[in-house]
This record gives sequence, structure tokens and C-alpha cells, in this order.
Amino acid sequence: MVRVRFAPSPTGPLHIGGVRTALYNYLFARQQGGKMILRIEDTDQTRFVPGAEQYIIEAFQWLGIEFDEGVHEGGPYGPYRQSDRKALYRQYADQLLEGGWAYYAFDRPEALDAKRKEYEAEKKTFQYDCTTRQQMDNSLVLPAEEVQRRIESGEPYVLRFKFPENTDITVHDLIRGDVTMNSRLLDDKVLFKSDGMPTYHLANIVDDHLMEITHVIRGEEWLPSAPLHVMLYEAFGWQAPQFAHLPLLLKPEGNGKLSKRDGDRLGFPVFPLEWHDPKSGEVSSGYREQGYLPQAVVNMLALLGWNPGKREGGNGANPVFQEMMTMEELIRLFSIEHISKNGARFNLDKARWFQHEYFQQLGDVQVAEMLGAQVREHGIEADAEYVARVAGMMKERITFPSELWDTCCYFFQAPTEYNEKDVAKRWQPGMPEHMRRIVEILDTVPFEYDALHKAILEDYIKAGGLNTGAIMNSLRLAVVGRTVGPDMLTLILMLGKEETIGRVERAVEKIGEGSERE
RNA sequence: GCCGCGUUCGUCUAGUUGGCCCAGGACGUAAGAUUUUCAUUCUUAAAAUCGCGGGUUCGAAUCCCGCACGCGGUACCA
Repeated sequence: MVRVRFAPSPTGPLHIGGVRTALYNYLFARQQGGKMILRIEDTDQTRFVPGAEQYIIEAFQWLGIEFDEGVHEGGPYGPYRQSDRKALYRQYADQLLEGGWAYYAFDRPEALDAKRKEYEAEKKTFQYDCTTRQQMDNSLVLPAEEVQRRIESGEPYVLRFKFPENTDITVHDLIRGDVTMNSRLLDDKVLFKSDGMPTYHLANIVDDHLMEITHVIRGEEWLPSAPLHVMLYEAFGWQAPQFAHLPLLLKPEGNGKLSKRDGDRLGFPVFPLEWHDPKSGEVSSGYREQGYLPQAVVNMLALLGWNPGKREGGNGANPVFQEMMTMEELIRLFSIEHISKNGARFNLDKARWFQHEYFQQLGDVQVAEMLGAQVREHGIEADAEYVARVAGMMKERITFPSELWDTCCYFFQAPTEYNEKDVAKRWQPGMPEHMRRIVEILDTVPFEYDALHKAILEDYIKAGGLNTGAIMNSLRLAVVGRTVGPDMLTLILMLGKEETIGRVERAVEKIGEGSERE
């Protein structure tokens, strides 16, 4: 039975890189018929941010990434928050101590800092490892009685992992193959802190084992510490899970991994949900609040570092690839083998494209409801059936729900001003007279498409040798206030005879001869 | 510095056992068609000497070696 976990630490909002990691875990678990677990890794009490855990849960609910077990779901392997598991870790640390895999270290943080500075001055880097631990203040060099005395007197200490001196440690990674590092280059990581909490490394391994995790799918930033984890499993005599280290998500331009700063600077969210920082009061934008559909975010993220391979039925010489995929399809098509090894650069244009595609897939009823709500927000009472017709007609030009009102507003209210550039370009001398003639036509000809088309486009414009673009765009300007929008006659029919005539007359009055304005 | 990972169109990528690849798709870009306008839609185009340099081979994006560059790690943070 496959069991995977997503294990964030509640130090702030969830980054979309983290969302992608969780998504891949989820897709894999679902496809394999396994379980997906949410574990909160809050062993660093100093970095705890209130609200972060709740934010994480809410984000996944919005995205449609479901957990089978976890802080919010409960489950047979709980508790799922490491601070609630605190009492559990010490015995495992002791087990390591007994087996000679760990030792007490009394060095104070200040002493270690000083040591690092000292090395730095000589352009070297200090590392607490097999080459230096003999010179440090620990149970490897101190007499047993002295160690005992210091512990009993309450002197603070940490427990460090004791790496064997010169052995190659190989991590088998599902994405990268075998990665080998020599233990002499690895430092004796702290496993148990002086505050009585384990560090990530210890807690993570203990919990993964206890929770019977079979596959660890996590970010590439963990690859350098994977040998430590492998050694830890060996020290405990436990079977290690399979590892898969995901490529990083890179910023859209320049170098480095995607950060909060980039989002703010380049104008796109790096968080699924809007986040209000409780300490600084700073607000960071979220995909949800910007109007992105969760399906679009999921689809876009899934393809950043993974692809489904060739589409079934595509011909060999010119393969076609599928990009639009529902969560169900992603689950069916997902495979660790198709995860790429190199970092993926985040692309805002592609994200917007997905959003447009998914917005088009929304049902007409749903779009009508969105539009209806915005109409009401502007204090306008409109017939539901009319709103639905407008929504159906305008949907294809919309990417974000927030654009709905702006692109459809003239269906519900007459323009109060006329776009200056459009006036300058289209409202040529003599235009008021043409508009008056069109008002006449509107008033006398049967108010239906074919009749209006014949009377305006053919009899008046074409037969009169007039410029279609100039007249029709001026008419549009008069009716909607700018020169964008759907077919003019359809629009007129939607608005009704009186409303249209009223708008044209008002425009003539307000714009006048146009060219003489100001 | 040291260790590790990576390197195919501007971006995401296909390419899994070397020949069907003078490298395919998508986004973006450009042009055209459609429309009275904008958007949509459709068609077409430009766009990678497969990081560089050597090898192996009849034949390499695909195998080997070296180099360069980028990224990650190097905390009593995760």
C-alpha cells in the first residue's frame, strides 16, 4: 500500500512550489490507490506563525487536493502535528545514543559561531564533522563521568549524528538515479535540540517510519541531506522509503528559485490564497483572490516539471501532447518517470492561458450567476434571463471573473463618458447628422435583425457610399462609450429600441461635432 | 571554497533500447482570414548548429571524457 505525505512547516503561507510538491504526492497516491497524509512539521517553535496551518488546510481544500489522514482529518497514525508528538522522539534519540550513532554535544551556539568566524578568517569553512569533532566539547572527547555530571547539572546540550568516517552513502532517487556522497564531507547534524525538540531530520525519519510512508516525494533542496536520512534509517534498522526529489520552481526571469519577492515585483501571486501576515500586516496576493479557477492552477502547476508523454493515438512522427487535463486525467496519466530533472521557470502567460481555457469551460449558468452578482453590486436590478443572455454572449472574451462587469457594463447602464481616443479617431465631422438619420431608421424600421441590417448597412451606408467602419464605430461609441464589443446589431436588439435611441441622442448632444471639442 | 544536481526554440517541454529528428507540441510573438470594432476562433510563419570541446560509431540531442555556466546545500530552519 502506497502511503505518501506532504509535510510543511507552519512558518507562513504555502508557496506554489510547495503546492506542486503536494499535488505530485496526491496524484501519485490516488493513482496507486494509496493514502495521502498531511503532517505539520512544527519542531522549530521560534518560527511558528499563527494561522499558517489553517491557511495550508484551506488552500488544499480550495485546490481540490484531498488528504486521507492528517492534522485536520485525524487517522490511525496520529497525532499528525510534530509538536503533539514531542514525547515520542526522545526514545528514538536514545536508541541512537545506545547504538553509538549519536553523541552529546555541549558546544554553545556562540562558541560555534566563533569557530565559524575563525575558519572564515582563513577562508575556510568550519564543519562539525568527523575531522573536527575531536576538538569540540562533546561526549566523544569528555570522560563519561564528566558528561554525566554536566547532564545532571542541567547544562544544555544537543545530540548530534555520528557519521561513519569514510563511507560512500548512496541514495537511490526515483528521478535522478543513484546519488552518492562520502560521509567525510557530511556534517554531524543536530538531531535533538537543547530545547527538547527534535530537528527536522530526526522527527521526519521517525514519523515517516511510524506512519509507514512508502514514498518520499519532496523538493530538490532536500537532496543534500538525503544521505543523512538514509543513514538514519540504517542506524535504526528500518527500511527506508523510496525517494523522489523534485526539480525547483524558478523565477520567471533572472536566476534563482521563485520567491515571494518575485511575485510582488512581477505582479503574480506565489501563494494559492491571499495571505495577511500577522506580524508585519503585509498582504500577499493569492490565486484565488485574483480570480483564478483552482482547476487552472492545478493544471498549470502539474505541467511545470512533469508531462504526460505522448497523447494516446498521436502519430509517431508528429506526436501531439495533451495539456488540458482534469484532476482525474492527471491522476490517470501521472508518472514519476516523466518528472523532469531540471528546474522549471514559472510562466505567467501560460497560467493566464490555462485560466482562460478553464473559464470557457464554466457552465453558462455559473457565469450568469457571477455576472448577476456583479450587476447587483453596482446597484442595478436586472432580469435574470437578460443577464444570462449577456453572460452567454460575452463569456468568450473573459479570462477572470473580475473582468465581467467591466466588459458587460454597457448592457446594464448607458455610458456616461466617451473614450477620447475613440472619439478623435471615429467621430468625424458630420457624424451627428449620420446618427440622427440612424435614430430615424431605428424608429421606423421593424426592430429585428434582417430589417435593421438592410436599412442601416445596405440602404443607408453602402448605397450612400459611406464608410462602414466610420459609421458603425461611431454608433458603437455612442451606444457603449468605446469601440469594443460584440456585433452592433445584436447589441442594439439586446438593449431595445428606446434605450438605443436614447443613448444615441444623448451621445450626439454630449459629443457634438467632436472635432471641435475643447 | 567544498559537496551534489542540472543544461533541447524567449518559456514549459517531446525525444526513454543511438538511425523514422537538418529536432515535434504548447504558451508567447508575427502575418493572414473572419468581424462594422475589440476579443474569440481558424490558418500560416519565424523561433533550438540539442551549453562548449573532444572522442566512440557507418551514424549521436541520445554513449564516454573534459570544461563552462546555472541552481541547490553547507544552521540547535525546515
